[in-house]
Amino acid sequence: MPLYNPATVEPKWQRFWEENATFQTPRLPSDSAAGSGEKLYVLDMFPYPSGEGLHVGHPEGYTATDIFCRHWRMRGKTVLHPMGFDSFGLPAEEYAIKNNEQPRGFTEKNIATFVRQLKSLGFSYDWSRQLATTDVEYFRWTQWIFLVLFDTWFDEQTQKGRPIAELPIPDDVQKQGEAVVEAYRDERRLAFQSHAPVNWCPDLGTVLANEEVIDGKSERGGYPVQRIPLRQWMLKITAYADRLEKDLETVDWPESVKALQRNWIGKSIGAEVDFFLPGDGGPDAGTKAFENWKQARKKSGFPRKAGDDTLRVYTTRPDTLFGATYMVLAPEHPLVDRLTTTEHRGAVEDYQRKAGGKSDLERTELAKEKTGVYTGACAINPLNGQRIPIWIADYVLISYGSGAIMAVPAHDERDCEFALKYDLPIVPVVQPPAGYEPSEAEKALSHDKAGATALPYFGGEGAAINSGPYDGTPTKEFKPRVAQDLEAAGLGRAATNYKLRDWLFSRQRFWGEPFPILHELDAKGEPTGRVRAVPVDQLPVDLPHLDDFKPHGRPEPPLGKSPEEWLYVTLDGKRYRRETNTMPQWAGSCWYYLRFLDPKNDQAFVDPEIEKAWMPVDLYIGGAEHAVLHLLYARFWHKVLFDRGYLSTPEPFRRLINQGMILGEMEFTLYALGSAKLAEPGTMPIDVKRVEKNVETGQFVDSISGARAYPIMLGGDDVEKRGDAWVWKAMTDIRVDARSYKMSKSRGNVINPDTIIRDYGADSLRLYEMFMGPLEATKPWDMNGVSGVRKFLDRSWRLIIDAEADGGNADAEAMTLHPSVQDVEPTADQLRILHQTIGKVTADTETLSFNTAIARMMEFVNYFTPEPVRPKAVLEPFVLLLSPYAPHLAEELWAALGHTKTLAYEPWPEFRADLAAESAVEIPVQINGKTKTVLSLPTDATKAQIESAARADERVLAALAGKEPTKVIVVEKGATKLVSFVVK
RNA sequence: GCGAGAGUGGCGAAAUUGGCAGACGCGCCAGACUUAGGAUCUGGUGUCUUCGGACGUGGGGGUUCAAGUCCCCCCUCUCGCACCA
Repeated sequence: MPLYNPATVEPKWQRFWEENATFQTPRLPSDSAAGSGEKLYVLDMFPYPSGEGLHVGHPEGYTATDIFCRHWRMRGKTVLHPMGFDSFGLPAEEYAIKNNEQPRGFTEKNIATFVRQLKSLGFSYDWSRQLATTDVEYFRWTQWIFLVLFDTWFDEQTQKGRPIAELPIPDDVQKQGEAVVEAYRDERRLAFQSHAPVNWCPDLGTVLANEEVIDGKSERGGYPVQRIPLRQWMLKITAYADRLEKDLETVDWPESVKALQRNWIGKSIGAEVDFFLPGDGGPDAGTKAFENWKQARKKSGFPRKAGDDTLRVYTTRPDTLFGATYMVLAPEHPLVDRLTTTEHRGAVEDYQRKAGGKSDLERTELAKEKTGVYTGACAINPLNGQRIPIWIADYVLISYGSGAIMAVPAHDERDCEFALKYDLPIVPVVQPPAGYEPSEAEKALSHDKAGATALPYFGGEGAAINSGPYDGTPTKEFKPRVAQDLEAAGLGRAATNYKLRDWLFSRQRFWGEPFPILHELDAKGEPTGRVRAVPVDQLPVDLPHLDDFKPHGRPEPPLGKSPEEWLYVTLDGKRYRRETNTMPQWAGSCWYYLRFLDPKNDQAFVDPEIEKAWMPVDLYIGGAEHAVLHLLYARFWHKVLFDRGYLSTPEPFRRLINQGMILGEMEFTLYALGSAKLAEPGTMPIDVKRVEKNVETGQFVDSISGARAYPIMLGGDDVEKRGDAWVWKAMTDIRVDARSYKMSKSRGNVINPDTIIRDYGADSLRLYEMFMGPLEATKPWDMNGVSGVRKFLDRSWRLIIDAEADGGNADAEAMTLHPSVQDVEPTADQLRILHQTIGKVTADTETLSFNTAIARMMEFVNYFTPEPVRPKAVLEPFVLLLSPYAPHLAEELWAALGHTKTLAYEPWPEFRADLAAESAVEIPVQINGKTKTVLSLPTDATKAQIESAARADERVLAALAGKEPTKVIVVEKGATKLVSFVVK
């Protein structure tokens, strides 16, 4: 029997869409010939074009956005739906090195493969807007945006990025001459150079951002990472921490992603406090000096920078200040050297060496056991004048706060562990509330000293004790009060801190955007330390051709080996050497959604009129793996461009959805007798029911239901041979574990979309991925499910096409309609089914509940298949409903029904509630909460009619047994009706 | 430990505001057609049952005429973060 044949139908329509530029979007929404002109910008996270090609995870999100776009196009919106490629990055470079090729060639080949695969799925992208971050004309503007960052400083007063030319220069800086002024400016740019220690990864030959280092290893490849000092470009994302945190409230994103970003930004509210450093003038001299210092502070107030005689700490618990019994500095803290007494110098330097040599991984692994050494120095608590010792320990991080803490062992778990280990005093300053039960963490820490009764550590809130004038103050009041008092005395102030660090933006690799930055050289060709931007009219700075761009394990970038004519530049009579670092892969993806608006513009990164008309992105769909990095970086750049007046919206992505991961097919393992594993991966189907049945009979068990199945491997002491069959000796416990795993080459469970398209067609792949379950859920692949949706498509086809005649031919003119398809008025029942389907599919498509929309269309086909007459007036709207989901099949059926134009812009079928309404309604009757019967009454029955009909029902009469109900409830909520009797 | 999310048939999953739990699909069972095929069509399929019905949404309580849905306690799983003072 000839069947619907996607292998000919699908390419035909893909060609049609391409040749007719069906999905080309006008420059502005208002330019749209048809429709309301209302804009809709729907964006997919563009892929990295890897050598492996598309995997089945890609089409999941892409199909979802495509359905959404096709749906809204039919409803009159002007839809922008572009696609591009995030094509810079390590894998292409690694591949090129290994195969002695150029990364550009490999990248272009991969992009071509991706384009072919994406087109074979029938996505309605406007391909004329295709871009790749590696296009010179694209990264020209990436470089331009970098220069905007370079030209911007963050004004704390207005919380806005402003041009560097508007940076106020303090008089004392001005006085020191142009070089100092320039350094002052350079420090404040959003793109600035730093010499701080960075994450150097020798195996990758590059430094990595903090975000790219997981447990002390590189996120990509899992190579070890060391901390070394190196000149690097940084982006001052920390300046925007507060706005990046606050504006999360304004976007419609998954709570989990917002939580992730909040956690990453890590805002904490507390106070900065200065502890006095008395030096080594002896206890009395210290006390005297402390009093003088306090006097001076009272006059001067809290200084912006801590002086030589103070140790500044950050704390979220200023209310525990009276319980500070020692101080801890990070081993790298600049004060350590000066504070350490001769007596302790050896031990301290020893400890510093060990801590410095430790990778972050080691520091994390050894986290359980705290270590530290005493410096011999002490500090004076500004509130109670107490002298407390200063230690160094690597549980204090140099990169957070001021790199120093006051330790309050009684109320901080880490400090308590440390204090217990080194026998430091523990002074409780917070009284737990009455009836308080200690937590597990609190119980875990205890004194092993004799006579100790109370637990040493309490992490909660309560009332102040041992806190002098503050005794009795509840924690909540204490915090703001002490911050205020400290500020009045010039000893501290309220402060906010962030976990977020500045973004390390340079990489020592070849395959990335060159920085548009020049380093000035002196007469001898040595760098003067001054930098300048490449003039905008000289952009782009293209990559030079290099035969050898291998990293060499040293932190000098490969671009350092560039030809002299690239590397050295003369400008305004001065000699410069180009910056040889390149930008990280994130750079290109930070703004691609803007370039899609105006991809061919060679005057600006985007025309302001166009930007204003299309932004923000209305729907952005992609994987959860970008929840922090890409989405935070992009938001940061967007805000800078917004501040500088280039953009009209403060946030780029109004609504975000993460599609769930698609796992490999379910794998089954059979266990017996509690623990013995009997099954190993294989091929034989196994049926659970049969397993259970056979447990009773003691028979050999052969199958489990499911997609991928295993033979039973018999062996060990649990089985024996009886006659020809193996049986278990004792069958007391049989258990089947079904699990699915991430698709991976090593597990051999990767599904290739090309194969699915070949065997089932693109529409089947699209439909299956949408039918699997909710878009955001993680779900396992099931090959039987694919053939299930294919069957639905075949049934839809046969609903309209006469499969007995010459259907299946890709030529629409040759197709014969099914004899049941007639140009007649539909019956009321048929219209009702149609309009119920329209209503459900429309609502579900709007909310991206594609699985239930498809289910409803299946019901439609199930209803109409046995109908002897199928009116065209019902089938045509159905084809339109189906078209966003299975566009190839729908176009083909549309043509078969006699239409000559694409259905892509046909008006979406109109839902009519009156036609969808049922004439009769099923009304359950409950007695004491149990459903006893179901009445079928006209929809317009009144409450009184419903009640009397219920009372008259035989089964109700029987259940009531002559008793009068104590309560009667007749529910009427929309279409839902119900009668509930209560009988005593 | 902290944060987010989730537990419903043999499996993937449905179930506006509390209102007939299990739509739709897979798998399975039976049948029809048949130049036996992984095609198509029809019927059945939560569990138990003494065939009246009883039970059933991770477990235990509660609110309600009515709970997968609301409240309290607990368990399990997934993902993320993790010495951030």
